[in-house]
Amino acid sequence: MKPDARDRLIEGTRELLWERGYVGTSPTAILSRSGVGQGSMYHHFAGKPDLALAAEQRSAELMQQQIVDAFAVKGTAFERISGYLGRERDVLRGCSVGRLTADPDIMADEKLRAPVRETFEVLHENLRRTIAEGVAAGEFADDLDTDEIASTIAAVIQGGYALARAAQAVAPFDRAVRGVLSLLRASARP
Amino acid sequence: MKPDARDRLIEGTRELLWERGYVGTSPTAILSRSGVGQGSMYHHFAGKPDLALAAEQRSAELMQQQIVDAFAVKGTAFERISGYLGRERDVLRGCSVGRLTADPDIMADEKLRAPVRETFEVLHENLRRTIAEGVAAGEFADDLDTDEIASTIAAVIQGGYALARAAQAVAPFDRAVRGVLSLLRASARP
DNA sequence: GTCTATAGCCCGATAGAC
DNA sequence: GTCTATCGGGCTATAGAC
Repeated sequence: MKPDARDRLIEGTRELLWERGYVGTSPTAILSRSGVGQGSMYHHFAGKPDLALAAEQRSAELMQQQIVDAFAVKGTAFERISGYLGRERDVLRGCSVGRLTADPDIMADEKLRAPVRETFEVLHENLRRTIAEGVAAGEFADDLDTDEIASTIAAVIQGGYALARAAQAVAPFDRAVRGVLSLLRASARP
Repeated sequence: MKPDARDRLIEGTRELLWERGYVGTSPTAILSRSGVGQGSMYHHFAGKPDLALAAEQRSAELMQQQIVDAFAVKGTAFERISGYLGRERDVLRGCSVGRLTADPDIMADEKLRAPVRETFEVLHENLRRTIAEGVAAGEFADDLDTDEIASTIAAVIQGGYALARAAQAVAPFDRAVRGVLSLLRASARP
């Protein structure tokens, strides 16, 4: 079954937002990538912001599902966190949701920002809960602030992408992840 | 003394690149912000990429100077690192250099990417050296990988900006910074 | 050095046929 | 639902006067 025009438009917009952001994505480019005609696009969507919102929502949904799945596995808290950090990623491509934080037109609009905000909230809550479980199990130091460490880990991922892109190499991302995991593991020593 | 047209053009471009990135910044907007005429712009610069390069170089120079200054102060390694992380920042505005990593047109061009790459190299080296000094002084665990921790700290800063923008609040940045500092301090315990 | 005028193109969106 | 034609405007850049 060939995906329908509406679906192809969302997927094409999603890819372009990921690569080039909102200002860098034109309806013409979306049509070209989706293989859909102009009339079709304005039939299914009111315009560029409407299409961008649908694409964002799909990216957010996919990302949130990956997060929930990654933290639902069996294992210690450390294993689940390191499993999420080490899961397969196209590091130089970066994060389809995190990319949008660089776009002022998206950040300035409550509706367009909502999927980004919600996705980071889901990530934060999964990290925080897992860290709390690790503290309860004696894996981590019991004086850890779970909200702080959750934010630290989320920041390492997003910032790791930035370092990797600046270097055009995956190594800085991998180093940043190994570094935070080594600090987290060491916190249990006393 | 009124700054000359060339200087005002660079500063206007620098601000716009910071706020809106390369694709989001038009020569027209640069003229409007700089209060300079069109003929003047094309007299001083070959075009948009040339002007962007000059603006990037100024941002990189300012950032590198701030980094060098912040790590040149007296104090323990931990104090210098926490001093750099806690220095005054306009968190929601983000990093004038790190912002550029989101721009594919800049990342794809070796010349335009160079100032970004070099600035992160300077930050990494200052962090790495300071961490090594802290390990030598017994402040930090002696099994820390200094390159990894340096990348982790740099990533926390850049990623912290992304989290803050997604939430339109400074709190996630501050939490991420406090978290990584608490892990770093705890590493000395054994 | 700085000005105004203009080129040629692509932008986001609409109209109306089929 | 999808097509083609077209709009008004902003884009990056050049021309040529002063």
